[in-house]
Amino acid sequence: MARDTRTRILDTALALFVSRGVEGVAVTEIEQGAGLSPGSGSFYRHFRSKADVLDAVVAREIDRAVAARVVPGEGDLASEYARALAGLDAIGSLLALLVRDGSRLPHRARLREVLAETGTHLDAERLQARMDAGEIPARDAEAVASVVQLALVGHHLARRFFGGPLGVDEARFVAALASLVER
Amino acid sequence: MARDTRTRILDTALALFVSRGVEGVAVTEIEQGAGLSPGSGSFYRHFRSKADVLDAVVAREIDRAVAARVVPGEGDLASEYARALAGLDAIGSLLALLVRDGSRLPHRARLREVLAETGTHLDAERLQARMDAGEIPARDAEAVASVVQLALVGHHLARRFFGGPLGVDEARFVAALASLVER
DNA sequence: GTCTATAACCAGATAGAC
DNA sequence: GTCTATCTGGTTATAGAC
Repeated sequence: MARDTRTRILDTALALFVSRGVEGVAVTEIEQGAGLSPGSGSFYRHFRSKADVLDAVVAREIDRAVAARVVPGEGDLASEYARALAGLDAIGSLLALLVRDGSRLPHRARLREVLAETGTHLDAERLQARMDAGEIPARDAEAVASVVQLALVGHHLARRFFGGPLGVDEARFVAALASLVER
Repeated sequence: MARDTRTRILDTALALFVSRGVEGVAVTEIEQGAGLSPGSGSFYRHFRSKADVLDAVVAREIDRAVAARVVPGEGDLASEYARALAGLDAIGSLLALLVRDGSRLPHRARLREVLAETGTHLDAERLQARMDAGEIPARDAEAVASVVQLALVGHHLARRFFGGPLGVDEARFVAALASLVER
């Protein structure tokens, strides 16, 4: 238990919020998970309210997402997409929070900004470059990038929700996506 | 107020569950929305509990989703995908319930079945037929169908969450998706 | 900083009159 | 079938001792 109490509260709150939604989690449970006596109210020495800890949790996850941004990197599209899928797993908590508590989440504008940046925009530029170089067929790069991003996010979420791939496994999915873009 | 009370309760509960999540809705509010006196408990003459009404709401939405299944239809891929997107809007409530309350929802197995059927499987067969006929390039039809479905669902959800398209509008998105599959 | 204890409140659910 | 009234239990948040 090397982490200080504040950090343990944040970690516990994140895990509980992700698995059961913000409304479904009691402060008492957060205390218990953080090694404090449940119902003691010790939580309130660190955060003013449940909304306050949610704010801090989301802010921290956004910072992590920014830090973990997948660098475009090299290699073929299939391996790039596989890496992107791994990147989504890395920010899975943030995505889970977002889809679960959507409009009630704090930092919404910043969230949208970060997700849009890490996603579509970066890819659109790289795709455009590949198209200009004649490596892949020329198409509406921004739209293709959006398709790729949403397909990857969709695959990630489907797997997360149903505890497994929804019909097709990761390798086939990534290969098909790359094949679509490349030819 | 021609609908009977039970139906009004179902309608109200659905709307509230979708917008604020099951845990975020009080039975009192459902009563109020259904034209009953809030806090009266009249709700309980129609449903045994909140879980009971959730069960009925989900079952009804599943039936609607099945009834509203988009028939494959004719025309080019772009218009087919545009129709699929409209179909997603039609079952938007069910999708919203699913992403919001995910694993805590009743009828999970049936839900997965219905979504998988309406989605990937149907499309995989049609794609395979088009590939066999040489209309579109031959690829892993199941995986391509999965990509298409998840991209469409992703676009639908992104629009719903952020109140607008996440970067690229519907027409460009659909056109790009069709272009990827066709060539 | 954490504890015990508790206040204040709100939600789910029931009883019984009309 | 809806109402008023109420029970019960859980949740947020605070007070004050240690």
